[in-house]
Amino acid sequence: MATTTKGDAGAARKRGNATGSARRAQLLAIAAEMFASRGYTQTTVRDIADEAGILSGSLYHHFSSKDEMLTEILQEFMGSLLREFRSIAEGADSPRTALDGLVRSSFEIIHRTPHAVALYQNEANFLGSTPEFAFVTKASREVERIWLDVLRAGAESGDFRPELDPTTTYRFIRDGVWSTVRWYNPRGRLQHGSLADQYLAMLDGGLLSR
Amino acid sequence: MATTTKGDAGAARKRGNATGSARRAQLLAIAAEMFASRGYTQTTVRDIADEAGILSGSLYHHFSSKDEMLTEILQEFMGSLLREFRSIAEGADSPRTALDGLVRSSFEIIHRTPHAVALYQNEANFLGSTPEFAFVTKASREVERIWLDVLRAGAESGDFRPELDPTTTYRFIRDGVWSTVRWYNPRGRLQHGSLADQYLAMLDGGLLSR
DNA sequence: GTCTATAAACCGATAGAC
DNA sequence: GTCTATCGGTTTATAGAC
Repeated sequence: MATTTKGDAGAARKRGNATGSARRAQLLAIAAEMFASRGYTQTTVRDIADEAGILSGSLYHHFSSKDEMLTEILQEFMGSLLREFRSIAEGADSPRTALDGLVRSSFEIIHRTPHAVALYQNEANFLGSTPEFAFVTKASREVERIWLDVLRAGAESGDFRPELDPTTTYRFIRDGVWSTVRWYNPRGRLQHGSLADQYLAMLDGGLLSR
Repeated sequence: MATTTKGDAGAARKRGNATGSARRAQLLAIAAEMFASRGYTQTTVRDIADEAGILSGSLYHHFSSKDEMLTEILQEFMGSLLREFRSIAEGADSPRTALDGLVRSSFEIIHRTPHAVALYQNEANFLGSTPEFAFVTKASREVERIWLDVLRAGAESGDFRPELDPTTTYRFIRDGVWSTVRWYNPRGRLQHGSLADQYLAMLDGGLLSR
């Protein structure tokens, strides 16, 4: 791995990067993958630079700090998450179809961007205790509001069983769905659509025969 | 390891200290709390020593390494987890009461030992990639076997809906239940018994009105 | 945009006095 | 059982050459 460091620069040029941010995006993708798989603090800037085929000091031409990389990854993720959830909640014609859409969309997002989801899921400790990442907590609260509105409307309309507390229900679904990122395999036998089907079958009808 | 009833007739000790010294157990409790709240790698040996009111070097009189502290915490936790789950699965008179008992026991364990559970939950990345902690993965597989046997027996007996895949069902319940450690408050309004009631109501009957 | 070289701080761990 | 003192290694980040 520590051999020809100059050859890699040519390989990167081959992809025709017109803008300077193409390289930046590529480095962020590498960082996201390593942050997700081995944890943020366990990943060193040297690790990222090695994987990119450059030296650690060169990373600071693109980013001012390691924290900035994490910030950028999470900002993009939280932004697209909010946009997608808002559009689903607004476009649904009933609480039940809204919840169905939110759950399916979640599994799709896990399929599309597993690294960002894993980061968001695994580094909750770190993110919650660092003021720089307050925007994550804020976006999370906004997501919660969207889901809670759907669950409350469904309890009101009679779609959902009214004896179930919306907040607890939300947490149960949220934790169960997002946790799948830890074992879901994007190239495995069970694809995200089928996984969503199974989770919705359990959620809708429960476990017990009747 | 936990309860050697061997006759240490020392009259000075009021509370049951296990095989190790009381000081050792106290230091482990401090370490567990900090490992859980800010993460294993983010917690330095100096942090632990500070909290205990000693200097970092003094910790090495009790433990040979930082890893050893984590190992000991997790070994005790995984051992008691396995014993409890085994006894519940063996003592139940039907798959449905077995699953009920397993879920209720899980919430009780989260209530009793939240730090160890959080550690087990949050450091999965680190634990899975370090050979020293292979015993955790091994115990997890044994836990999975216990739950899967219950779920398969229930699908067979007709207690549970046969169209639900036991493995996916197990993961859904496991992730949903253990994740509550991240927001459950042992001194909050919602106690573990009521929380178990709500989760079981959702699990048993599902979300939809009928 | 990357490399060379290195600063400054921090971390886990050790040796020996008391 | 704790403290003093410190070692060797690692980490993030910087300055300047090319």
